[in-house]
Amino acid sequence: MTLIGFYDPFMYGSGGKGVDPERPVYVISVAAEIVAVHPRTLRIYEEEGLICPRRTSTNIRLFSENDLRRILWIRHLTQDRGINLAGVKTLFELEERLGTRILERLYEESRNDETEKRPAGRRVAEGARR
Amino acid sequence: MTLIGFYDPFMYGSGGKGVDPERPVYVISVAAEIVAVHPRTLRIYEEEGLICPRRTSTNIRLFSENDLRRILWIRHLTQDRGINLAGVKTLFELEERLGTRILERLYEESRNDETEKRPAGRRVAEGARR
DNA sequence: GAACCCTATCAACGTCATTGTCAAGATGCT
DNA sequence: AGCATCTTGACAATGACGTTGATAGGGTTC
Repeated sequence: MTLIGFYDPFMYGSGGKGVDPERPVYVISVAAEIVAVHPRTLRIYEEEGLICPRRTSTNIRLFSENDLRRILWIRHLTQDRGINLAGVKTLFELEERLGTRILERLYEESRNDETEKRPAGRRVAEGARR
Repeated sequence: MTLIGFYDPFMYGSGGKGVDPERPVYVISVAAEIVAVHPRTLRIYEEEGLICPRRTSTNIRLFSENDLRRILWIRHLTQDRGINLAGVKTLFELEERLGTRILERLYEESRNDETEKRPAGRRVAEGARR
C-alpha cells in the first residue's frame, strides 16, 4: 500500500541531521493516513487553494511536512473551531498579509479554554462519518 | 411600523452637531430594515455573540450606528466572502486581539478584485430566498 | 387596543464539509 | 506484464449551517 520508492532514504541524513520540512515526500494516500483524513478531502483542499502540494514530473502529488502541518491547521480550524473553508482561506491570506503568526495565537486561546465551551454555538459538519 | 417614540429627537443636535455612533437608537425592526436583513437573523447574530445591542430597562434591543456597521461587516464576510459565522467571530476576536483594522484590509482587497472571481470556490447559503 | 417587542420552538430550503464510489487512463514497482 | 496507486471528473449520501419564516404566549409603547 505504499509505493515504497517514494520513501527516499537519501532524504534522511543527507544534511547531517535535520529533515527539510519543505521536501515533498508523502504521496496522497500516505499523507491522508498521517493526518487522518480522506484523500478526497485533501484534493478538495487543494482545489480550494488551501494547500499546494508539489507534483512530480509525472503529475503526482507529493506532500511535505509543512503541507501536513498546514492540513492539521485546517483540521483544527474547521473541526474544533467550526470555521468553514472560506474562513480558513481568509485567515491564511490574512496571516500572509500581516506576516504574523495569527493562527498560533488562536490555538493558544483554544488551549486555554479547557472549560470546553462551544466556540460559536453551532458546529460545522462533523457528521458524515459512516 | 415604527414605534416612533424610539426616535429621540434629542439625539440630533444635542452635542452641537455630531451623532454619537454608540448611541442605542434603532429597534430591531428598524435596524433589520436598514441593513436589509430579517429580524430573526439579527437575533441569531446576537445569540452567536457577533453583536451586542444594548437593551432598554424593559429588555428591548436598541441598535447603534456602530452596531449597524458591524452587521454590515458580517453581511459582507458571509455573503461576499462565503465565511460562516464561526469564521466571522474568529476574525472579530482576532481584530480585537491584534488591535488592527484587519477587516478593512480585507474589504479593500475584495474591492480590488473587480474580475469577480469566486472567493473560495464554493459559496455560503445565499439561497433560502423565497 | 393596535402594533411592536420579547423568548422559544419548529421548519423549509439551499449550500457546505466530508466521505465515498465509479470510471478511464497514467505511473511506479517488482 | 501485472498489480497497486495515482490522476481527473462526476455523482451521491449525510449531517450541519445560514437564512428566512411562522407560531405561541406574554410584555411594552403609544
